[in-house]
Amino acid sequence: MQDFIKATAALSDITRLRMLNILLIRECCVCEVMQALEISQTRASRNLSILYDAGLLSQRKEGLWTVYSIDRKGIGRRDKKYLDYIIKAVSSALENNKTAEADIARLEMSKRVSPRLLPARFLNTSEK
Amino acid sequence: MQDFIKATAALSDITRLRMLNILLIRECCVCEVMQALEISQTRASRNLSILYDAGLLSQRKEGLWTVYSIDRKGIGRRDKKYLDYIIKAVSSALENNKTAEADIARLEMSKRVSPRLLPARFLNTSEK
DNA sequence: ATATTATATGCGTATATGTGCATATACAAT
DNA sequence: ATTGTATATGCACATATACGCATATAATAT
Repeated sequence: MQDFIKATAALSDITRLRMLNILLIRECCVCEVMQALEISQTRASRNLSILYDAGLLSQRKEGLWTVYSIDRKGIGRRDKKYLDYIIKAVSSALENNKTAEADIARLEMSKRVSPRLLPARFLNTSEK
Repeated sequence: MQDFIKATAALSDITRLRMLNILLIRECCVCEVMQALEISQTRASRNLSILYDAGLLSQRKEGLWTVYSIDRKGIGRRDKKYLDYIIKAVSSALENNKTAEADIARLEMSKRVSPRLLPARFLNTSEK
């Protein structure tokens, strides 16, 4: 039950939903998530690891980059069937959402570039 | 998206999950929930209304009682398809859970009696 | 009208959560 | 070894959440 609570708590945040939204398209490193969502490095890193701890993402190191992706294997586990329903719920909830669509549009242009080269606007995007 | 966040936030609490668990068996008034979960009146009332506000429960007045039940109609709405997945996830997550089973056992004996007649133990059950 | 009763709610408090800033860490290149 | 770079994390702070206590509210009965 605590696992389920951890998973639903991870879902109840707009930043993390937006992250799942783009990760459903393709895997991303932290700096690509920053670009797609226009958020700070701290915010990207912290929220990705919350999703990871909740069992929704898998993580791998690739040189300097940490690449996150939807954990399809973990989600398929028979003892965590709820994860599959949860991902379906997320997809369903994000359909036709403006923010989610804009994130995906920016995702297309996101590359593995240095966070330090990103425009200043990424560094302070505390929109509600 | 905010609706979805409200729903998942409502799910990320053990008291409310336990409530959904018993309400999946049958509708309950507030004092029956108190008995089944062994929690205080304030806690029962507050958390039931959080689930209601999140669109998961329906509510009706029956004399002095407020009766809550899973909102099957709302959950079936086409523009809130995620609610259906969410309920499936909850059911799945609660399978074979000891606490959930004990709550259901107590639910069998729960009746619409005055909260004031309930044993003192209901008044302070802040177990973590 | 008054009293009784099931539920709701204002308030205070303790704890949890999300964020930015500054810095640490881990891997790479020279 | 030293430097550079992508990511992680300690800390401080603001806001949100969960709870109990006391009391308010709304429906009922006398």
